Order: sequence, then C-alpha cells, then structure tokens
Amino acid sequence: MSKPAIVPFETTLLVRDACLCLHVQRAARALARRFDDALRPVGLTHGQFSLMMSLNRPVPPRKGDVASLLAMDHSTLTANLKPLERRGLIESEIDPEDRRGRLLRLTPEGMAVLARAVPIWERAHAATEALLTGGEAGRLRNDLMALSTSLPEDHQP
Amino acid sequence: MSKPAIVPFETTLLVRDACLCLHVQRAARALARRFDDALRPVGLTHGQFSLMMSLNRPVPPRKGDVASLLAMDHSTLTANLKPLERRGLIESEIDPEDRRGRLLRLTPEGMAVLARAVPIWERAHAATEALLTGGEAGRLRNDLMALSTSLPEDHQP
DNA sequence: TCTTTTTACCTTGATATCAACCTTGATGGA
DNA sequence: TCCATCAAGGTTGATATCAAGGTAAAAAGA
Repeated sequence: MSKPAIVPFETTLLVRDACLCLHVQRAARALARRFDDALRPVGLTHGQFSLMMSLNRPVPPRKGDVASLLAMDHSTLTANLKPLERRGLIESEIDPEDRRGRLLRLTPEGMAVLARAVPIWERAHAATEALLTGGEAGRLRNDLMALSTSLPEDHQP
Repeated sequence: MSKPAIVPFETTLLVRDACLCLHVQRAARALARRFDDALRPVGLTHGQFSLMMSLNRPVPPRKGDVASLLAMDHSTLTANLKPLERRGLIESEIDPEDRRGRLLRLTPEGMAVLARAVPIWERAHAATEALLTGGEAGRLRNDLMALSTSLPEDHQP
C-alpha cells in the first residue's frame, strides 16, 4: 500500500472546525436538552411540542404534509405520533377523500396541553435568542432554512 | 374555565417561523440525511464519522472529553461506541492514571475507514457550503457555537 | 376496462438520544 | 485511617431517527 491509511491531525482539526453538519448536530443536541428541560413540567419534549404545534391549524393536515414541514422521515413521524396518540393528545383519521391518507388532529386534551406549553416556549425561546447578539437570529434562521430545504440531487427529475 | 384552552393559529405561525430549536432540528435532520447518504459507501453515519474523527489525535481522549466535545450525553456516547467497537474500528481501555476513566482510540482498521471517508466528507461539505451564499458559513458556525456552548443555568455553582 | 405506475402509509431492525439511577474509584477532611 | 463527597462511566427504559421492504389506494395509460 503506497498510501498510508492515516489521517493527519491537522485534517482532523480542520474538519472539526469547519463541518457544518457537526456544528448543527451539536447545536441541535444542546437546544433539544434546553427545550426538553423547559417543557418537562407539561410532559412534552421539544419534538412533541413542534409536532403538536404543527397540528394546530384550521384544516387537519395529512401525515405527509407534517413530515415534510418538519423535514422528517415519514416513518419517524409515525413513531412520534404513537406516544401522543396513546396519551390521547392527538388522533388520526383516514382521509375520506383519499383513503391512503391520514388526517392528524389535536384532541381537546392536546389543545389544553399545548396552551400550557406556549408560555413556556416563549420564555425558553427568549432565553435562547439572548445567546445571540443583535439581529443574528433572523440571519441564522435564513441560513438554517437554506440548509434544510435543499434536497440532495437525487430528488430532482 | 375562564381561559379557553386553545392556541390561536397566528401563534402557531409565529412559533413555526421563529423557533430556533425547530429550525436547528430541521436542519440537523436534513444534513444528517445528506451526510449519511454520502458516507454510506464506507459504512459510516455522519455521527460515527464525527465521533471517529474526534478520536484521531496524538493522545487518546477520555470518554467525557469526547462527549463534551460533541455536546452529547455520556450515555449517548457509550451507546454510539458499541457498533464501532463491535466492528473493530475503535477500542477502549481503562485509563491507568485514573481507573474510573476510559481512553478511546481508533484501531488501524478504524483509521483506514476514516481515511477513506475524508475525501467523501470534503465533497459533501463543499456541496453543503454551496447552499450558503458568500461568507455565511463562518457566521453560521459562530452562531451555532453560541447556541451549543451555553449551558442552561443549573450548571452554574 | 385492465394493467402499470405512482403515492401514502405501515412495519421492522438498527442506531441515536437522553434522564434517572447505580457502581466504582479518586479526593478531602476529621 | 476512615468517612463523606465528588467525578467518570455503565445500565435501563423511553423516545427519536432513518432505510428498506411491504400493502393498499389513486392515477395514468393501453
């Protein structure tokens, strides 16, 4: 083997400093813990909060809509719905207009929990934005959007 | 009940647009898929790549060091090491200087896999940075750092 | 109409993630 | 020395995440 199978330490440092994937995962874990902590009194995780919030709309969405809104695999969404459905916070129903689809909806209990969670979210979110200086939050959201809306080539025709 | 347990739709739209936690989680999922796809030929996930890269250093780190570098719970790290150890890509050893600690180290096989993964990472990372315009990547990394290094109050004495 | 293709979802298996609790080893004070 | 405290990891149970492969319904084409 003419090519030694080693990676120089300098490369490691470069990757560690530069990798956007790693930076985003780290931030994702840290924010997940932060919001999970804050929401614990109402018995929701950050993911459950976002999911339930995305169901709070006049017309019940289909599973696929919610999955793509959350940039989440549809089977992940299926899994995430289970504990909420078991607790009676949400319910699903076959779409009468297309029986392959399923409509998702908050129950009254779910709405009540969500209503209790909103002020908690407001405090947690304000504390999070305070970690950023000036108008960074808006810019950051734009950058993150650019990263999450893009699809790896194979989805183009 | 004087206070109806409902959340106005406008609030939902506000939360959806503003929530940094949600934006980061969405981007984290999207980037995870992107890097997982790219790294699949060498049999690593994005997390395994970052973990192994963080072990590529002159002096083997302890578990706790790696966990905090990755902003990850130590029990998560324990779980993540298992498949890599089973495949013989990494190995752990009790720290002779403090027998509570464990030193983590890449095996030669692990180094070889990592060496094959680096050029793949380079391409995937370049494609990811291309989603951002101009000098946004550096700013983005700074912002993400600010979000992930901060600790929710209870860790202060 | 009948067949093919596409779409929406489900199930399974593997890995990832964390909190809570436990065990062991190091440290510091009496 | 002995005990209390602290620090590092391990274990368990619940949820989260995705790919791969499967089923059923709708849509498209012959």
